[in-house]
Formats: sequence, C-alpha cells, structure tokens
Amino acid sequence: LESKEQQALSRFLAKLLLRSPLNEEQQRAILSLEGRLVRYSAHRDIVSPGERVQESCLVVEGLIGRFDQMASGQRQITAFHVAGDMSDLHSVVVPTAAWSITALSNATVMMISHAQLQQLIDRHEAIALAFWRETTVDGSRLAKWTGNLGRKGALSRLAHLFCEMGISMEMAGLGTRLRYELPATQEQIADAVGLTSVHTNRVLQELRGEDLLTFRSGRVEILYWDRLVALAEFDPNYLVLRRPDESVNARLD
Amino acid sequence: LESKEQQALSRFLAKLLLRSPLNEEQQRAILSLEGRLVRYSAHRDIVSPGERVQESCLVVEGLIGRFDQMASGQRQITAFHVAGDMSDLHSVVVPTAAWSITALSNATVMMISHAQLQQLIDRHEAIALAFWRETTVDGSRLAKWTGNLGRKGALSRLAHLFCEMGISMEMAGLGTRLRYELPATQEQIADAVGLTSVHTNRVLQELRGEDLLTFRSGRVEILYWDRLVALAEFDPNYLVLRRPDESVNARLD
DNA sequence: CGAGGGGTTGATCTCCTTCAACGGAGGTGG
DNA sequence: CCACCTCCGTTGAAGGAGATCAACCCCTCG
Repeated sequence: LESKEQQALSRFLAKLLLRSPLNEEQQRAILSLEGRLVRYSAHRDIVSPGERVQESCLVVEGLIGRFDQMASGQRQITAFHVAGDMSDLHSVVVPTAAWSITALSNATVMMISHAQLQQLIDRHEAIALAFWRETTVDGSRLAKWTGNLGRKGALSRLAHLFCEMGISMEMAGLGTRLRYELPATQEQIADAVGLTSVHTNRVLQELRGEDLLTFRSGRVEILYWDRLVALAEFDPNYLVLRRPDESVNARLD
Repeated sequence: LESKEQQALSRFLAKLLLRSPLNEEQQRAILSLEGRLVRYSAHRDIVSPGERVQESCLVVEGLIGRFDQMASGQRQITAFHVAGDMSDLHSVVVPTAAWSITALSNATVMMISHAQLQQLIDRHEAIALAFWRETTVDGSRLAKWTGNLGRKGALSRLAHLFCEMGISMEMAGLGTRLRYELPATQEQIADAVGLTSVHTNRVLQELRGEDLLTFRSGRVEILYWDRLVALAEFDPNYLVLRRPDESVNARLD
C-alpha cells in the first residue's frame, strides 16, 4: 500500500510530466521529496498575507484556495488547488506571500521545504524549467480569469469555472470533465467568480434549469459539455495540456 | 551614443536586478543579446492568439498590451508593457500564445530569439531563476487584478491601475509615481479595468473632480498619492520590489 | 474640406447587489 | 432521543453601479 505522501508526490509528478519531459533520474528525485503531513479543517488559513514561507505545500487531499482579501473583508479566490497541486511553487523564487492560502474543505497537505526544492532545481535544469512552466500556466489561468471577470456575465463565468475545473480534474485523474468532486460551498464559488453568494445561487439554479449542470453537496455533474463550453466561451488552450515539443526542453531529456 | 537596442537591454537588465542578483558575467550575457527592431503603429497586433512564437519581444519604446479577446469582440487587457519590459518572457517555456499582444501606442520592439534566451538559461542558472521570478511577479499582478475586477468598484479599480503603473514607471526609471506617460486611450484604459469607455470617462472625471489625479493626452499626474492609495487599497508588496535575500539566489552570485 | 478617431454628455435599462427572512441538514449536548 | 445551534442554501423585494444607445464635440490628418 502506497503512503499518502507517495501518492501525492506521484500525482504531482504526473502533472509535471503532462507539460514537461523529465528523465528517470529527475522523476526519482521528485518522488523522493520529503515532507510533513498537516491536516486543516475547512476555513482554516494555511498561509497568511505578508508571511515569509520556507516551504511549499502540496495538496494531498481536499480542496484549498488562494485568496486576495479586501479591506472590507470581501475575498476573491484566485486559484483552486486539488490533490497533486503544489499550491505555492512560486514561493521558491518569491518567498513573501502577497495572498493567503486557505483550506476550503477539510484538507491534508504535505509541507515540502524550499531547501529540498532548491536542491532539485540546482541539480536538474529540466526540473527548474518544469517548475517555471508550471507557474507560467498558473499565470495563464489568472490572465483568463482577468478576462472572465472583466468582460463576462455571471452565467458565462460560472460556466467557465466548471469547464476549467472539469478539464483540470480529468487531467489530474480525479474524475471526468463531466463528473467530479468540488467540495466548495456556494459562497466559495461566489468568491471565485466575483459575485455574491445570493446571485451565485440564482445563477446555479439557472444552469440547472437549463439542464446544463448540477452542483450539489460538493459534486459537479455536467449534462451538456458542448453547450456549457459554448456558453463559457471556454477554449482549453490556455491550460497547456501537451508538451511544447520543439521548445527549450527538447534538448534536455 | 548608446543604440536603442543597448538602451532597451540595459533597462531590461536593471529590471531583473531589482529582484534577482546576477554576477558580472551574467549581466554581460544579458546585455549582449541580439535582436531586430520592429516598429508597430498603434492598434497593430504583434502576436495573435494561437500563434507559436519563436522569439520574445522586448519593448524599446511606446506602450504595448496583452489582451484576452471575447467572442463578442470585447477585449480585456491583462498587462501593460513599457520600455524595458519583456512582454512574453514566459513564451520561452510555453511558446503557444493563448493571448494577443498589441501595440497600444506607436511602439518599437526588439525581437529576441528563444534560441538565445534558452542559451542564457542553460549556461546561467541565476538567469533562469531571474526569468522565472520575473514571470512569477507577472502572475502576482494578474492575481491582484483578479481581485480588483472581482471585488472592487470602478473608482477603486482605476485608482489601483494608476498606482500600480506609477510604481512600475518609477521603478523602470520612466518618470515618478506622481507623473508619468501612459500613452493609452480611455478606451484602452477601460479594457484594462473591465469597464466601458463611457463609464471610464465619467470615473476619470470624478477622479479629477476629487483632485486626485488627471489623465490627459497620455499623461498621468497624481495630486494626492496617499489618498489615491487609500482609495485603491493599493499595497505594492505584490510587485516584489526588493530582492528576497535569503532565498535560493543567495548562493548564486 | 471632409473623414475619422478620441473624448464627452444625457437618458434609459439591466444585471447584480443589498438586506432580510426562512428552511433544512448535520452535529452536539442535555 | 430530542432540543438546539450553526452552517449552508434559498427566496423576495428594493436599490444601485455600470451598461447601452445615441448624440455631439474637438482635433488631427489626408
């Protein structure tokens, strides 16, 4: 039986391999990372803004989110992270957090020291590039959400969120694009799409009424993928789901 | 007399040095990058979505922007780039663009081949980390804008934009936070803050009416920095304006 | 002189917020 | 086992921030 740590690390590795080639040795190096498991119950902060972190956190179980917080107390989720996601890989190069990381559901994370990650980067250029690429995709998602929030209505935004999470979940082996667990409350969904929970609730009903999808007790079921994609104007290209073969990495495996 | 290319490269280097330590050799390596100058007149696309790019573009003169485009034709600016900014550094690791890059004003850019950048990365780990760090800051900006667009009103958003650009300009040596050139139209500003140009116009008048700032013919003049910062809830931490001294780089210079 | 891009203004509409109340499910303690 | 509490979801009514539509102005440039 595989330990939880091993399982999380191999999920993480699989995610890296989606976009970056790594040779045997490099893969072993990733899998032999060590860290301590920490459990958080829903709504607990894992990292607070301004904090200087010495370790990155790899999600083992549950859903965690990155938040931007306003003076008024309003919050905006800027990223969801599920099992196998390293939620603050970028803290290796920018250790002072400008955001908070919070457990959205009950969650288990594995804290991995920057020292170890730095060592991997030093020894294996391909890993450095893989990490860089991963954070770049994170940036792509954010750019897409800037567009969604700036220029789309509530219905499209929610549709887009469920499309994006669907593809992410499928890629992560945590369900299919049509059925997956998203253990978040409507209020948290609202914080992700920049709406109030009241209006999010009404729009979710509308999506259900149109027979497009259901979101109930942390479970998403999408009934008509194509119609949802059309409504969301969802184009998965920004998620970079295949390796850029002729790129910098071609010479490195 | 310094050539335009040299000037742009030293601006770029200065920007890197703000956040990352590079030794003499590494600095020379950056400065000896070669590229061709290309001029674009306002509103011309430099990179189109889906395009696979083989070179990154360093701004020499003028203002360029990254856009996300909706099916309806609406656009959202996700980044402004000024002299010394490498607008698609991330394309080195993710060469297929999911966005478009457009000249907002008349602009000159220097196209630098990925091959050269890859060589720098191969030979100097510190440069790879500096590049990674730079794109990470880009991601921070996007995360902040996700928050601004999702949770702030028009007045705060515009105020935030002018604060952010002020600090960026000052850091880049292109003016002070209180007075700088931003050769954009009100419509382009609107595309950045997720509003219509009509409403942007009204809010700009409100900002002027409150004696906070003026924005006229591409020039920003801020009258009360502190009040503007307060209105915007602007906290420059996310821009990472100093080097994280104990981080991974400490060992590399 | 005309054309076009950018800026400005007014009137109307609508999407989303705000406020307030209620319902249900699960957990906890008596 | 029931009573209670709290979190989450749901509903209604009213208000507001910003969109939309449509002029008109000014300036520059051909």
